[in-house]
Amino acid sequence: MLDPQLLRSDIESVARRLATRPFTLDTGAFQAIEQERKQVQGRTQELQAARNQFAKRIGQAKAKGEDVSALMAKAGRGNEELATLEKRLESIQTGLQDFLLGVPNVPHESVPVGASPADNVEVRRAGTPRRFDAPARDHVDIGAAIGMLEFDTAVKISGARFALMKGPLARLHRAIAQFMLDVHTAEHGYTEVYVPYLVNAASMRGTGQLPKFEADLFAVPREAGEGNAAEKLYLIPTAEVPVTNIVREEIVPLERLPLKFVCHSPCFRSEAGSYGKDTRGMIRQHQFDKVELVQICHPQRSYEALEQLTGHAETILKRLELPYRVVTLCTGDMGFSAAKTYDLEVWLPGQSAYREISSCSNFETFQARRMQARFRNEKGKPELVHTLNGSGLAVGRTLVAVMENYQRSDGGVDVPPALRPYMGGVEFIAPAR
RNA sequence: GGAGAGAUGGCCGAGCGGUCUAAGGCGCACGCCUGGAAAGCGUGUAUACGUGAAUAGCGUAUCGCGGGUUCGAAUCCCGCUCUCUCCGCCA
Repeated sequence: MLDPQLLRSDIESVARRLATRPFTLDTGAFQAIEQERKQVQGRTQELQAARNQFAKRIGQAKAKGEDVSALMAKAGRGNEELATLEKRLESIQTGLQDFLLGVPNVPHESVPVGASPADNVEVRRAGTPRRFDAPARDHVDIGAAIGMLEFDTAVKISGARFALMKGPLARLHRAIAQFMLDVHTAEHGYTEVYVPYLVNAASMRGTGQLPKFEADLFAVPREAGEGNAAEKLYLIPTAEVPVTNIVREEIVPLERLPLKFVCHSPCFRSEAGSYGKDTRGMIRQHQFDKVELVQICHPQRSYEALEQLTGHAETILKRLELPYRVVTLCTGDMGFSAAKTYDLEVWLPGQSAYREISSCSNFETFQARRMQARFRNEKGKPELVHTLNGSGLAVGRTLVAVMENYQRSDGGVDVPPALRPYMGGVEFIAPAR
């Protein structure tokens, strides 16, 4: 959510910057709501002040034993108008809130302006894609060759866009997650957290998934009890949601910043909009694991933190010796809540392309304002924190990258040296006989 | 699933229709005192919104959340959520 003060004071420049996403800010609608709000709020407060005065005077008179019937007759006079205005004010404020919840974040000045992924700007590359004598196979073929990756079984059990892994491949998947957690906790100073995978609507609103992107989520209805409409829960699309919401409605002491959390969790995405894309393999699934990095930090240090966090995610790719590049997302390709995003794209020989494996973003106060997540600043006053997060990394896609980059001519897969300690020393996965 | 208790400021805790502008304590900040400190004493100590040049005043809202009664609600009534205790069930 954007700062309402900013919209009141300088809506045109906000609109101009949002237009680069592209998003059309309805400045007229905002100003109309604001104007009415001011008027109604002013009058409401006037009537409330009058009511309070009367109540006070009646109390004082009664205490002295005076007759209060005349006062009481006068006191109730404005109440009907007040009740109407209070209702009106409430609905105006709800309307204003709804309006603000639907406005995306303003891109940072350093974000390149552009319309599509083609306008993203490459920042750096690391590693060199390996040469193959024969055409490189993709992970689906490799998985079939080793006999450990089954899509048809997953379809039978659940449906499209699920995968089932077996044996050493399942272990490799687990090894990847363990490896990432160990690096981030031991070397990068993150605190490991275990969190709920089902969260309430307030948490989804806090990080920006709701109200706009309900269709992308899996919702779990709950039976209503007597007279209560039980709140439904949502499966998390990323650990970002529960982890960032740790600080919702909290005031963090200055000296505890930055908070750095790492969390391994499954992620569930309905992905309604992306059907037809990446239908082959496990690139785009309804369920996947991810190791997520989250930082809650001081507003003055958030861009520094974004660089560091991105570097932490890169470390994993370097240790796994996977070629990748870093791109700055352009205004048109950034997510709703982000002010700036770096994507890490890993080289996939099966596709001869760099594909997203991590997305690292600074949300500035966008999520913090929705969550009322604050810290006590140098002056002792509560101030909104900046929130950041990034995948460190997507486990399923990392497995895909390992399979494709470490494929052997005999149909098997080498285990990257960094993962061997997590595989009981196993150095390669042999093809099925 | 059943029975009961509770939710008040940064924390503890009183208040159970009107001077609540929320007692008292703890903590914190500043001042006095002191060679320095402790103790003691004094003063201050929430958030949001509106109106202001203002981090000044003034106004409004907020005692878990929502609704109701009333001229007036932390206080009374109804609903909900959460926490705790006991029983049952369960990993």
